Amino acid sequence: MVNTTVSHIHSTEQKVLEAAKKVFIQNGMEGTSMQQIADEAGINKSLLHYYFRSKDKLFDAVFGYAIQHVFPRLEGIMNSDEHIFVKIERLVGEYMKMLMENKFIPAFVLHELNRNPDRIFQNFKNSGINPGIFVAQFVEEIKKGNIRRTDPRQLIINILSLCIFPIAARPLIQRVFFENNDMTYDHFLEERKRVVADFIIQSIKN
Amino acid sequence: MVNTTVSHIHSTEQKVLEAAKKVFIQNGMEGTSMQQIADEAGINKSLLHYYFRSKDKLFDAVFGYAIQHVFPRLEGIMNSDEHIFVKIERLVGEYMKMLMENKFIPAFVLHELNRNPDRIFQNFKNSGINPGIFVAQFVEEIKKGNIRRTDPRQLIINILSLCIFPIAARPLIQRVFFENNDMTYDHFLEERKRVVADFIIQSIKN
DNA sequence: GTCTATATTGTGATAGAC
DNA sequence: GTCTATCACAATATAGAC
Repeated sequence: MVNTTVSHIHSTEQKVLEAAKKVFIQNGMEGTSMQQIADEAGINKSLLHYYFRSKDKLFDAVFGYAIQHVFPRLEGIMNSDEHIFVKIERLVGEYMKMLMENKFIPAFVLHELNRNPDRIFQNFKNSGINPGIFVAQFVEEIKKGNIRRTDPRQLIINILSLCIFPIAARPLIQRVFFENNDMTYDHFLEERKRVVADFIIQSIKN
Repeated sequence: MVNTTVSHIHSTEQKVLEAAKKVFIQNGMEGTSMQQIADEAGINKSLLHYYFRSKDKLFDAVFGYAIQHVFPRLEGIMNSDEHIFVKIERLVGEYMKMLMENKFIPAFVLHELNRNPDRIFQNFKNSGINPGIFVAQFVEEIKKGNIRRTDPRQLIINILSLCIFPIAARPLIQRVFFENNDMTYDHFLEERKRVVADFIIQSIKN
């Protein structure tokens, strides 16, 4: 859909978008002013309106980007011919990696989701993310007797929960349990990739 | 600490606080105006400042209340003399019940946590919530050989993740998987109490 | 305690010069 | 394309009448 092949070209429009991503995702729609974005981009306020008519439209552009990171397209891993348990391990690892690299996105999406559900649902549908692929593949494995009969929705929610929450609540967890040390918590999350994968696999094993 | 015994008396101050809770928790600090709160309380804007000097102070009062619902005090259940597995089942059930009754609080707290971590951490410390009690009890059970050797931090994060995320992401999950039907999703969450408890117990069983 | 009126600053957005 | 200047309005907060 969107042309990402030229995203490295730092045209003014790109500078605006990058600045908007940074500020919106950290502070939310209402917590962000056009002035902040302009400052971050090192340009004038009016230029924001020149490229993206309104704050709303600029926000939508940012949100479309963010939602891809919270509900990523998993086709690549899911459609490989590896064993289901290997897939889950890779899936959890890749997903947590992505979230760790975009640590403000989970709480941002959850917040905007609660403030404006319909807008966000629309955005989700437009993103091309399709849980049906995962569900179908999962049901197939159940039929083959490879895994225990389980509600795929519970499974999906479990995976998302275990991966997303530790990032969304990071600022508090890190302070409570890890003396607010970034490296220590990063290391803990690295270990956690295996913990979560094992946890999930154990729960669907026959 | 806080006198909650008179919270049913609908003095103007209480009306203000109730209105502020409702509006702040749904829309966040920056997404809320003093006018909205005044309208919700059915009074004048100036009265908000009369009772709570500033928007900041009013927000702190609301946040102190909210954080108790996301990181509740579990002493009651933890200090009973029931079996550890029964405790976990009760704990998960009670916790999810509380979250379901306060469905906007999780995303609210996570958002504010990321916007202003230090302020929120301070608020957390003042709340009297103490994860040490749970950890100590858990370590004791490991020593007694009742459960598998596990990092208690991973366990706590697992429990919080599995309980909080389905509420925080409810507006999207409900639309994607449950045709946006409140009753259907409530029913799913009721079932989920057992799913989560079993999931947790299975993961620490020897 | 509760109101009206107002001060002050910040907001999104547009017009128009260059 | 990029800037300055400005509009119309909303924000938090305070002063003062009752």
